[in-house]
Amino acid sequence: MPTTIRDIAKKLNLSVSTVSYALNNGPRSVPEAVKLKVLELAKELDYRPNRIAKSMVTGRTYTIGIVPSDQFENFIISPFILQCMNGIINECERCKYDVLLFTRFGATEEFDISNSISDGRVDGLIFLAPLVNSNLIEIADRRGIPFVITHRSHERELPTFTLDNVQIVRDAINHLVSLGHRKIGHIYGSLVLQDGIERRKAFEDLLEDKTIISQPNWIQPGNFVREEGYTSALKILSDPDRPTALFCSNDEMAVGAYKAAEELGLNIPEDISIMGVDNAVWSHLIKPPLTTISQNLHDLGITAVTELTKFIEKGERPQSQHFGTELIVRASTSSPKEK
Amino acid sequence: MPTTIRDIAKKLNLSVSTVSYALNNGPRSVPEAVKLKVLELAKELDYRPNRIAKSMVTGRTYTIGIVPSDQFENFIISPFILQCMNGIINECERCKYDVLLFTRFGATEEFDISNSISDGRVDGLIFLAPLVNSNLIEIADRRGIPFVITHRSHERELPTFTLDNVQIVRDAINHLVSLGHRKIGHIYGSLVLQDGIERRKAFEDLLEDKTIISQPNWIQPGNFVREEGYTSALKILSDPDRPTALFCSNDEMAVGAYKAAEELGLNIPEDISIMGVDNAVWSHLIKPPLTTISQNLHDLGITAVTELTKFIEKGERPQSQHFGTELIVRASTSSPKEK
DNA sequence: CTGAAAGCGCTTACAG
DNA sequence: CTGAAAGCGCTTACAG
Repeated sequence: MPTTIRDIAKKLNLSVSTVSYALNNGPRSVPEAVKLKVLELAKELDYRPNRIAKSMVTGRTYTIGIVPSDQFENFIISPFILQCMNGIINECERCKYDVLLFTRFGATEEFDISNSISDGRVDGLIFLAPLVNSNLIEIADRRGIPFVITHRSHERELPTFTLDNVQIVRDAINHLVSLGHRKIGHIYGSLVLQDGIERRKAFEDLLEDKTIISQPNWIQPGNFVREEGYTSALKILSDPDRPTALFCSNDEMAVGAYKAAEELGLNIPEDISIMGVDNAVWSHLIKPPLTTISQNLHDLGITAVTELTKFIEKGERPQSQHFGTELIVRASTSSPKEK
Repeated sequence: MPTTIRDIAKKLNLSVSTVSYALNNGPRSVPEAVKLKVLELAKELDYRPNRIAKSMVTGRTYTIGIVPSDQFENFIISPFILQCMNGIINECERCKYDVLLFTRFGATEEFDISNSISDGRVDGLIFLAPLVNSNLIEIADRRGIPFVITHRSHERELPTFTLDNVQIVRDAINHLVSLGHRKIGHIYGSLVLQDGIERRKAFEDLLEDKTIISQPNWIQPGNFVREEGYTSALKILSDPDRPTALFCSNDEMAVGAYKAAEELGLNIPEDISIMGVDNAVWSHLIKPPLTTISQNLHDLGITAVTELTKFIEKGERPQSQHFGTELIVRASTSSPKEK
């Protein structure tokens, strides 16, 4: 059995309160001599405070909980989650919070999940790109648990940290149009994620402006994953009347499209311009380097933590924030051969 | 205030024990009618069990703690940590454990860190590639906390999950030698990490066999990061008498070497063959696709969790394991122009 | 100034 | 069968 505060008190003929105050260096003052004796014995007995017990009484855990968006399988590998997580972790490090990653999302009933995220183990939650139909947020809200949301907005005034997807699509398409493209295809991301929905909608809205031309067959799903990007690109690009450019909702799918183009004997960008979104760490390494949109997810992660902890510690209402993006032009896009 | 078990007991004129047994569906049996009433009221009052309180009495948390190797900054982004983490998380999901990521490694004193990892919040620890000079392991061991170690062996019989670095280097160099290379350079990884040390030593041991030839200037540090791989490759490759092949201790540094080669106007693999280790998710995408060694870190992560939880739950001693690797030949290596 | 005691929300041995 | 009580290891209001 590990040493407790009582063990120390007993051996030193002190009260547990004195020992507690000595170990915590306050808030009640303890004579220096007594304090020294306590610290010495604590060290000798290898005493370490039980944080669970402390949390039990203080109600604080100094832990931030991360609620993943979906079934958990491979979620952390996703480059976009990753960049966000990196910001979150770095900022938690700075704010002296640990990070609890909730698992058990695949198997359990929603009832269990909702209990898991509100069972006292964390001071606050980050909903990391929650599904649009997830009602965990409402539950957390109703229960009064501090939380913030990334990559999803909300009809009510909840704290959300999002990208401007309309801007992203506009920047991408403007870039392609400025190169002379009019026939543009789109591989869209998962439609249970707001980014997937909004980017597709923004793309379709541009069709109404007649800025660009597309066809039903040129707009295909890709679920944000490489393999499906490949399959869909294959469909789009084998069309005899194919687009001259392909806008993919993320870099993973764009890479899948690279493979499809290669198999069909199409050169990038001469035969087909390809764009992604994310500015993945490898996007400048591939051949040709990928034109993409950088999202600054690292800052988004940092801000999510900053705002959440400010709320936890000072009760200041988190300010929702829209994060800017940046077009990064590389060699995967150029003017089309024929206009 | 959230509803507690006492609230329910009071309203229903029952004892807390009955309510507890009803909610937990055992171990003591409770009449069906009573159980139903309890569950109904629990739902009505939005009761959810306080896990902190439960842990306090049971001593279990169903949480695995991850101890990162170093200062935390950007640690999760490292592709090798990432693959490992992915296995860990997937397996925790399966075993119904949550994952606590300890932060606060940069700033705090070692005393605090060692307390943090042994303060009751986790059932067991995974030391993820600990520094060779870290004594956190000894502390955890002395305190009787269940743990396993990855990417580091130990003089005593502690549970470790490691790669066969001698095999890795031998496979890599054999591959290069079989292509006809004799003059081989090496960019080694961080020497506070066992993988960095062992791979460098294995490389130097091969020099004694006279299988290959190297020179002091051809062996440079890279700290496992891209930028330093670039700098060191620049040094090695600007040598008029330069090697014909470069073995880098990981893919990140190899990519750095790509950049150096490009700047020096050297073609890969015609002028310089380059190899990495890791089989990073992007390693087949770059141009030319990188010849590398795949480590199956996902399985390593899974096994670490499996063995740890087996120990926690059944007291079965974790079995140390050495993980095999696989040479993946791609286009970044070929026969040297001149022998 | 410092000790005895209550209490955080549970589980579970102990009584009846 | 079920309730009253102890206890997990702390913090902190309450007494003296």
